[in-house]
Order: sequence, then structure tokens, then C-alpha cells
Amino acid sequence: MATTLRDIARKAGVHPSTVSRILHNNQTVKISDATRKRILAIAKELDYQPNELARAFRLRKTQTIGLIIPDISNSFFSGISRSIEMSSYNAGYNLVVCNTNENIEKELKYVRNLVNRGVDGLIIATCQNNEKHLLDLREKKIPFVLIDRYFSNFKANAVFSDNKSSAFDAVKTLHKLKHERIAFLRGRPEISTIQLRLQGYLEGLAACGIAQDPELIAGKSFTAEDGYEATKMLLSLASPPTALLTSGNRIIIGALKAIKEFNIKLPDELSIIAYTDDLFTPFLACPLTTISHPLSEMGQKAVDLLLHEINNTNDNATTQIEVKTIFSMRESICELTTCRKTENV
Amino acid sequence: MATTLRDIARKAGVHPSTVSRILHNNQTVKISDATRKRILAIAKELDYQPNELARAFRLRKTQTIGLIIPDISNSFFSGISRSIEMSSYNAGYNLVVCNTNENIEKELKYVRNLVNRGVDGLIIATCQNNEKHLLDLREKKIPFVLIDRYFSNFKANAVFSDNKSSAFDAVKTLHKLKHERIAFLRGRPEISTIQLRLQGYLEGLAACGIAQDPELIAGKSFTAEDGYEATKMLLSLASPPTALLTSGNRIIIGALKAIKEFNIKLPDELSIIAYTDDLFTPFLACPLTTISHPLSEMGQKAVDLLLHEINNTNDNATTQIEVKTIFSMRESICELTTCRKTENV
DNA sequence: ATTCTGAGGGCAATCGATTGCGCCAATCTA
DNA sequence: TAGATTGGCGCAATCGATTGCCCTCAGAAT
Repeated sequence: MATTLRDIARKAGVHPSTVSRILHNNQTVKISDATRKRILAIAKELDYQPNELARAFRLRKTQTIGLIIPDISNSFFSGISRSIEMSSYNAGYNLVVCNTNENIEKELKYVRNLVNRGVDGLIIATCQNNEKHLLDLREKKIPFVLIDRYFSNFKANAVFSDNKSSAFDAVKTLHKLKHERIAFLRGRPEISTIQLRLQGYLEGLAACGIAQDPELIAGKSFTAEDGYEATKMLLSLASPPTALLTSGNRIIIGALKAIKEFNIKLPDELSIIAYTDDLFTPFLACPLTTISHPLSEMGQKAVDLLLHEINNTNDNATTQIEVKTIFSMRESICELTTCRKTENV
Repeated sequence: MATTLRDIARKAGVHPSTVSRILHNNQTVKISDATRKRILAIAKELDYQPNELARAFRLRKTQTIGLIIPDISNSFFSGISRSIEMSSYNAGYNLVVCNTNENIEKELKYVRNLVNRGVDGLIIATCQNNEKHLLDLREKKIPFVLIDRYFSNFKANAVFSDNKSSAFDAVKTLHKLKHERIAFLRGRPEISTIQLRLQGYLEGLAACGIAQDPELIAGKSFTAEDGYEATKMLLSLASPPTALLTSGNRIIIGALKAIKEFNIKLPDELSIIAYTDDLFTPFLACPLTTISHPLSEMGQKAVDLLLHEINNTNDNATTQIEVKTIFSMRESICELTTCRKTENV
């Protein structure tokens, strides 16, 4: 059995409360220096390790943060998680990681589970559809921060990126290169991130005087398979797109597979701007022009926000932080006329 | 405040113990069906959620697994973590994820921390150097499973891959293509995984009648930077390697950067076999011939082992599971003579 | 009529740490 | 010198759930 406060107290001939006060440097009650030193010595001798479970139970504070994300194996989330874990660790918190696989039922279960386990706060990349659980958290006064995705009809602490303007800029960039048939491979339409990118995309088209074409908006999930299927569909259109904006680390992988199968040359026959955070992009057959995220900044800011709320429970203000995506120009986009020429060679 | 057993008991006019027995279907004491139904109804009405913290404290069982890995943002570990989390969830366990950044001090701290928090078991990708903490775990009878890395002088539950034979085979494959100057970009030498791969590499050379050249064994950490520096060094040798075996998802990224800078053509001027689990490898400028891991299988088996030990605390046997890596032939290796010819064009 | 049995459920200790309150003795103040 | 203060520490309740043991009462057995 591990040493407890009682063991130390017994050995020292004092009361456990005294030991507790000494070990946690509680100043509300005075303890003589002699006793203090004696207790500390005994604690060290017995290699006392506080039972954090008992503490947590008593104090109603677990020093634990719950992280709910769709998929830790997606480099966007694993990058953010890494940063969140580091920041949490530095602040003395542990991190419980939960994958929802974009399944709202699982998300709800996880939230309840984590609440029952008494996490001090939650960071959530919600799969949307439903914000009841968040209202519930608020009612229970359990701090939480949304990351990447949020609800427009529901103000909460949140960290996300400049989805709309980055998509808008991407379209403009492509239009400057003379592209007009620009497809958007979006991912899950329910996600706020995606809706904003779609908005940026549409407004971009409008700003460039390009008519919308619903056929060019494709995809319904974030999987590589969906990216693959959607790209095949796009490339099979009577009038296929000359440029592609893809949204999601896995989607572009599926898209590349389809492009390879169709034997389409990048960027000559198709320009691509991809939202992705994978590190391999510079070394691809056609190095991708990408929009990536400041993952470590996002994670850190999320933890900062959460800790602030944990430590200032009375402060009901919410903060929304928008971080800037990083546009990396590489070789996967080129001017349309050039492309056509190449095509004719 | 959340509803407690007491609340239900009070409302039903019974003792909390009765409620507890009903809710957890404890059969050691008989409860009338009428009471049972009444209590269940009240529990539902009050939306009773057990305080898992209190349960954990009382039962000395947290339904939590600790996962200690070097870096969740490395796709090898994020893939395994994903699988571990899913298996844990299915078994009713939560997962606390900890990144050590290959720092043994941090690993020690984390182990102690998780033990103090009462995790039911641990899965550890140790950064090696030291196994004292594992002996300590064993003494405290806390179940744990090593993953990817283990200690040869210390039998424990472990899941790892066929490092030695895969490296051996890689060398043979390269030798069949007439390569004799085969470099090994290893990563952290302390890691058992690396030592085994090195052994396989050396035995492969021996089997092929190739003399060892210490110059061709490079690298000292798993970072992209180290991969970059080590590759530059290799490429600057008086007699540079004609083939490269890289070990680690990040290392190959650095290597590719160096190769690009040196303007070396793959595979003509350099053949590469890379240990990597990244999904982009098929789409690279030169699609990489890779050795990858069955991540999901590894995670699942680790959890299975751990749960077995958790549920059979008296069973002191340990199990070592070796999984097979996946060799994917792509375009980054070619016959040396061909290469030389290409070089002369 | 008395004893026995088992169904049904209450009692209270326990897990380990924390903390408001109270107590005693020594020292200080007036 | 009596009263006040304070340093130093103990007491016991508490957090919520669990569980071994005990109690009661009705019906069965003798």
C-alpha cells in the first residue's frame, strides 16, 4: 500500500491535518518550523505520493482537461492535440483524449462521461448538429472551449481560423490565374468551418464575377474515400473544373489518388489549393500550394482560454479567437492559358 | 449540484446502499422488484449520473488507461493512439495521453503522475535509458504494456514490429538491385526499435557480403532537422551512399529536403526505403518504397494485453507480440547500374 | 406455539485528503 | 495580575459510493 497522510502523521505523532497543511503549504494555520521540517523529512523518507484521486474527490478538482476531437490520427487534430497536451502539462493538467469520429452520439456520450469524471474543463472540436450538450455544460458551469468549429447561434469561447477569408483569397488567387471553373471539395457540410469556407468560396466567385455552379461543390465527409469519389465525379463532368480547392487533410489524399488514376497532370491540367497540415506537401510529385494552420498556436490559445475560464469562474464573458492560416505558394497552381497550351502539346 | 445516491434514497425513502445495489445490479443482496422499479424510475427522473470520481476513489479503479508516447503529432503514434483510444472506449476506459518528447525525465514524471491518479494501466512507448520506473510499476502491481520499444533485459508485456527482419530484408532488397553503399539513417540510437533495425541492417550487409562502413550510419534523433542534417552529411561524403534506409516518419521529411537541396534525382541517383506511416508517400515526386506498420492492430493488441492483465492480476506471465510490417514497393528504389546510366545521360 | 429460514433492506465503516472550528498554553498588554 | 492575544495543532465532518454485516418480519416447518 502507498503511504498516506495518516502514515506520516502516525509516525510523527501528529494529526493528519497537520501533515496535510504542511505538505500543501497551507498558511491559514501556523505550524512551527520544527514540526514542518520533521514532517517533510518523514514524508520524503516514506516517499509520500498524494493520492490524487482522493484529493480530486475532496476538492472537486481533477486537474484534468478533456479533449474531444473527431480523429486524433488526422494531422490537423494531432498537431493541435500535441500543443494542447504540452500547454496542459505545463499548467499541471492531464489530458484525456476522445475521438468522436464525427459521430454526435459519441460526442454526447463523451461529454457526459467526462463530466461525470469531473474534468475541470473541456476542449471540443464538435461534430456539430447539436449544441444541447454545450448548453448543459454552461448550466453546470463547466468551462469549455470550442476549437476549429463553433455554433453561430451560440456564443462560447472558441479558437478557429480565418476560414472565410482564406477561401475567398484562394478563389481570387485562382481567378487571377484565369481559372473560372473552380471546384470546392468541401468535406462535411454541417461543420461551421466548412460553411465558412463555402461562404468565402462563393463570395470569392461573386467578387470575380464567376457564376456559381452547384456541380462544382462536392463531397460530404472528411475521409480520403470521399475525397477520392468526389474528385472522380468532378473529373468526369462534361465540363470539368480547371482548379480545385480541397478542404481537409484526408480529402486531398483521396483527390490525389483520383487524379493519378485519371492520369491528369498537375498543375497543367488542374490547379489545386489544398487546406492541409501534412508535412509532406512540399515533396509531392506536384508540390501542393496549401493553406495550413498554426496548430501549435491554436492549441495553446485554446488552453489559455480554458484555464482562464477555469480560474475565473465568475467571469461570464466569452472570447472568440481567430488565427491566421498560412498560405504556402508551391507548384500546384498555374495560369490557365499556360495549362491549356501544355495540354495541347 | 448533481443528483447523488442520497438524493434518490431520500426521495424513495430507502437507504443509499439500496439504491447503489439496484443501480449496479448487485446480486449479493435481494431487492424486491417493486422497490427496484421505483428506484430506477426516480433515478431516471432525477437524471442521476454517478459521480465517477467517488466510485473510482472507493473502488480503487478509475477505468482509465494512461498512454505515454514521445509525440502524438507523429503519425506513427497518432495512428496507434487512435486505435488505442477506440479499443479503450469500447472496453469502457478513458485514455490519458502524455507526450514525453523523448525525454526520460518527463516520462518518469508522467508515470508517477498517472500512478498517483490511479490509472488502471499504462501503455508506454518508452524513451528508454532507464527502466526503473517500470520495475516500480511491477512492484506496485500496476499493469502496463510496452509498445514499439522494449527492454531486452526486462520481460514485460509488449507489442512491437519485426524491426530486425524488416531492416534485414530492406538491405537484401537493395543489394539485389546492386547497391553496396547503403546508408542507415537511424534516429535515436538508444531506442530498442532502432537497435534492432541496426542489427538487421548490419546482418543484412553481412549476408550480402558488404563491409560495414560506420560513416554510413547516421542520425541521432527522430526530428526532421536531424534527418536533414544527417542526409546532408551523407550526401557530402567522398563516397556517398547509393541507397538510403530511413527510420522514422519525421526523418524522411528532413531527408527529402536535403535531397531536394542537393538536387539529387530519385531514384536514379539515390534509392530510398523509408520506415514511414504517412499517407502521402504514394504521391511524392518519387513515390517512396516504404516499410509501414499495422498501427491499428498494434494499438488494439496493446489494449487487449493490458486489459487482460488488468482483469487477471494474479497472472504474472508476460506476452510479447511481434506484428508484421508492411513492405510497399514503389518507385524510390531502382537498380544501381540503371541509375548510373541515367546519371550519365 | 415455537423455531427456523430467507427475503428485503438498513447501518455504518471505509477510501484519503481537506478544512472550519475549537482548544490549550505561552506570551503579551494594560 | 487579570485578561487578551496568538502560535500551534487536534477534532471531526465531509466529499459520494460501496459493501460486509446485522436486523426484521412473514411464512414455513416442527
